[in-house]
Amino acid sequence: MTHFSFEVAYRRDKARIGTLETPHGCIQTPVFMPVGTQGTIKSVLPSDLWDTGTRIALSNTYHLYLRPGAETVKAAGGIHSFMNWPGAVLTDSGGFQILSLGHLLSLNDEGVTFRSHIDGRLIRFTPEDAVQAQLDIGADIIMPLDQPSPYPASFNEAKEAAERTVRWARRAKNVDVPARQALFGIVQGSVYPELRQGCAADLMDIDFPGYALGGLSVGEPKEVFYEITEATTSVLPDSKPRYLMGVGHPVDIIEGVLAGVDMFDCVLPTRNARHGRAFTFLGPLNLKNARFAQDNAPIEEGCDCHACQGFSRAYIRHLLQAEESLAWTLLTLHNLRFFQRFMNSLRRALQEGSQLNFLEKMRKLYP
RNA sequence: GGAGAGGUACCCAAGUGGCUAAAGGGGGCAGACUGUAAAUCUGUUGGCAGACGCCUUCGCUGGUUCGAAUCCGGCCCUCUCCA
Repeated sequence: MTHFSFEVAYRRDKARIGTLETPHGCIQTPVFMPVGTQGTIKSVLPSDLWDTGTRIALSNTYHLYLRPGAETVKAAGGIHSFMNWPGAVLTDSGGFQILSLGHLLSLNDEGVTFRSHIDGRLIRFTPEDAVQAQLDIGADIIMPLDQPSPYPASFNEAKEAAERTVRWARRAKNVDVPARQALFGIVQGSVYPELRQGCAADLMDIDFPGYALGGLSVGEPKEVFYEITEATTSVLPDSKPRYLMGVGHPVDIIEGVLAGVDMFDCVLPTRNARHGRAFTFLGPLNLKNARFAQDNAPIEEGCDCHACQGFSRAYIRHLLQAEESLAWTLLTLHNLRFFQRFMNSLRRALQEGSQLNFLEKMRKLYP
């Protein structure tokens, strides 16, 4: 398979179940993609990542471009062989990082100028550069440079950012991208439905194989977040995958899926793992808590992840206290497996028509 | 036996008359984390109380003083050096 395609197999109201075909495997949607910013899902082996059920992971153009350099990844045969990961990869463009890292010097239609957070050197980055870097890196799905709006943003600020995002997307689209890579469009527009829908319409005119919703879950009220998500998916083409960037929280994922979103990514399972928090179907657990000191049960009874096969809460708590890296590894594997089991449950709930019950259950467990 | 230095909260360690329930670390306890500059950040850490507060603490003990972790006497203990 050398091309990209998306097919919806099942619908329940606005929600869809489908398959995403990439040169590196077929992916069931709705899908959760763990984040491996620097070309690694922190603390786990790719083979163990595979065993969690993960089939597509994120990496970041911004970070790889700065270090080791896109040409280095290219010379290694691309990101898949470089990181020894047989599954699919999506690279984020770095628009979000350049804005959030606080070293931005200037941003105009031409592109962005910023200082590297690694060595402070001056970097000029255009929408064409972002695509070119991703051609070198070789991810299956690549993202154009975009300009997310922080929250809160005025209507005019959001409008300007959304319009620039469209102009940049058009330039990105003009770069020749091989058939084995799919360049998505990113919808911006902050919390203004008309901006979101206008931005989506403009991107649809350019025509992308998939559309992302960016700049959400950045501090706006949840209801606003959900409304904007739905307002945006409602105008996006039914036949193309929708990707809600940076989300997220289990409840937000369900809300997204119910609004018609197919793809999600988030650092929550991996970062929280490194901070001692485990996701379970009985609610979150902070394994650092003293109450687990002599608890010899697995993290979650009935979980089939590597960590739950013989490792106890007491042992993991000990590893956390001792700052042993095996703690981050075990909790990361557990959390990533939880997110995959969670997505499986969500797909099953959709097919059974019990998605609202599932939403209520997760709301109670993860308020 | 002689000479010096020192004993502060769970640990290390500031403080040398009132602004000190006592800086700062560490450790402990708890919380946050949504396209990862995140193995990070925040709060808390004598007792009781929801709070105003109250009570007890700086080796022990007795003094000086309106007031002492801080000054003085005695005692106990630790470390270093010399015999």
